[in-house]
Amino acid sequence: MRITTGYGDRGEVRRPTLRDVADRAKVDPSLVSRVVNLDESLRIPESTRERVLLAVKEIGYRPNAAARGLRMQRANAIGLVIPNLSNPIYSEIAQGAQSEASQTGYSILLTTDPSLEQIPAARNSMIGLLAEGRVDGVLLASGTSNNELMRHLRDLDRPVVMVNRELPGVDAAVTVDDERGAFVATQLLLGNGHTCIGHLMGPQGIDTSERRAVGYRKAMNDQGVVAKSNWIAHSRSWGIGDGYTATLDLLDRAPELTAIFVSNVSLAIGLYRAASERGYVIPVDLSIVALHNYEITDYLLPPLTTVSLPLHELGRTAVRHLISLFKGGEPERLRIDAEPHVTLRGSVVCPRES
Amino acid sequence: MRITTGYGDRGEVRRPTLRDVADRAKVDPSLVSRVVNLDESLRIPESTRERVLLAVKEIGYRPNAAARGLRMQRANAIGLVIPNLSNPIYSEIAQGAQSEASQTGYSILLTTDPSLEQIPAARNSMIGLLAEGRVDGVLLASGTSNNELMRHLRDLDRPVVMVNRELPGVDAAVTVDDERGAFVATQLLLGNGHTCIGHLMGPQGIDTSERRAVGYRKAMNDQGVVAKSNWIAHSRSWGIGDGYTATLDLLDRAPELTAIFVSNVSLAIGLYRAASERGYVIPVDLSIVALHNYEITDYLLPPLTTVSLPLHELGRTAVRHLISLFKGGEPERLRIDAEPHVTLRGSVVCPRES
DNA sequence: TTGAAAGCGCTACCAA
DNA sequence: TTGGTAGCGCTTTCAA
Repeated sequence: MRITTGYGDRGEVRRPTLRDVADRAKVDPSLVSRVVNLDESLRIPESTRERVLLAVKEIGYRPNAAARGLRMQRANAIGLVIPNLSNPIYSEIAQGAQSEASQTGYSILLTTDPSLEQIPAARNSMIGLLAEGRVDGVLLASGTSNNELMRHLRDLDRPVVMVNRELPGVDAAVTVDDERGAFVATQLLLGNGHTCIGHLMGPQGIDTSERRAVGYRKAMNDQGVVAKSNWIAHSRSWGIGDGYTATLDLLDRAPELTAIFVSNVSLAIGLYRAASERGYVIPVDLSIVALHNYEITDYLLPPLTTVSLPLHELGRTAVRHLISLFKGGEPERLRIDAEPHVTLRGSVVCPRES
Repeated sequence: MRITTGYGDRGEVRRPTLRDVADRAKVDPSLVSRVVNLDESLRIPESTRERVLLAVKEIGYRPNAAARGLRMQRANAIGLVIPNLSNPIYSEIAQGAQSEASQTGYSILLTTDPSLEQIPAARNSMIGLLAEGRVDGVLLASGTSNNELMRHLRDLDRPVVMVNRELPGVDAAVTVDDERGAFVATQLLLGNGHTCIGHLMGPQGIDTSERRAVGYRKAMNDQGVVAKSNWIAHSRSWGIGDGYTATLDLLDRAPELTAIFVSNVSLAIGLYRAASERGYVIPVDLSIVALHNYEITDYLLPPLTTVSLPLHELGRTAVRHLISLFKGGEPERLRIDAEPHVTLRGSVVCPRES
């Protein structure tokens, strides 16, 4: 059912308000407000409540976010900043966040973080949404450090939760156990008899990269294998091309490697090409394991063995923590402790006898 | 500079309001409003204007979206619905939309369209944002038809622009010239001497798929080549796995093919594996061209030749059209007519003499 | 030219 | 228990 304003041109419609519901149910607007907001302390005859809810349904009433936000001084919305749309891991995090948020009555507003490429656009993204009060707080899943963004966030003084990323100025963070994932991945290679295992790291100075490197080293040490420094290479960023470049460098510096643990799937895709150009055949000459798992891994030649982490749960927990901050809770650093999941595919074999 | 409420716990801050700016600049709030909104009909001494703008800057004032939205009965925000985060083409569309929107003072709110997987979540995404008035209209770039979503959109009676997709009930749409792209791609194969050229289509019933198929047929006809019906296969959806399955089927039905034009890159990735499993070597036995272009195409073995379309401009134009609808403009079907861009890589060679 | 004031839709307080 | 009402921050009309 629609309520048309008499003077609206082109059949324009006015969205139904609390008043419209109240009129229809023959009650006071404030009563309707309390019914739709499930006010516990409201004791009214069941019949009245039903009448109100019926009117809400018939009329198609949805509370106006602007009015509610103005009154309550909060938007009931959460911003989620991801670096780009091309990385499937953010899809999984975002879905986790979405499902938790919708259970709690919050909307998720997604923005990418283009600030690296174009500073002016950055202001129009999450900073703008925060400054205008469109979101109450922010989940920062952006993988690259970005001082300007951080400074703005600080100035705005709204709750921020880092998602799988720890940063000096922010006390609230949720992470998966990257170190454990890297440990398991490296162990897998060790278990196949490899000892000359390299590590293609993510960018230097990113804590995610570092945590994974720690897991790699720990697994090596546990087996009494010393990881030489030339067995490790940083990529410039997380892209495919960065993996390609870093791998060329790594293979030239460490021709003795028989296996490589790669910090993520995109880097591994670049690695595949670099290895092939250097004459390595995967997995015969070089076994590969990478972190995270998505569809394309099945379609690489050979299919890529992966170790994946609970990203859906990461998104859920991040939302929960942010909401607890809204309610005055203390910022914490939380870790999701689910065991990483290993998917064996064709990219790992035992080293050749030499 | 921050304004702290005396009684706020934990150093809570209140966001500055118009009033705060007015007090500081010693003018009336309404004057401030007119200054920040660039009211043309406002004739005041330059010094006053500067005083106001200075106060705005010093105090860090940003207008409150809720108050403004409530007053103006619009959110100054646009919803963009994309099917998922794993497809880079949406990244390009979204960036185009972002840059146009920020120039016009609109925010872009991005949501994925999970309705295919989980109907209940759909309500909490774009439909919810529209119903609550958080966005004034919607850009629908979702590739799959979704009747429930469309029905809701109709009921809410808010402007909707389809992005590279045409649907019976929606009059406003912006598309790129998929047909032309497909034509150019097919021509490229014909120009290399191929005649037995197959087409791996996208899902049946999706207009984007169909438009590309038209371009394919037209290019074939122009050369007097008759495309046999067994040279064409539909994929189930747009994913890598769908390309794999459809290709197996296609190659079994049409072993005479020496080239294939593929409807998008994901399908082509699946095709690469299927072809290899059937013993085809790309490009020697089979030349491949796909639509769209992104980083991974450079890293496939062999690198994939692509034809790409102006997606950035698509996003920009879609935003422009939606805003014109807000202002009472008539819905149109627009086509972006820029010439497709060909990137030659290793996946195309001349057919072998047989 | 400038300022005062009404009111957008909602919630929550307070009075009855 | 229920209903009236003030006011969130902003824009815009209207009066001075």
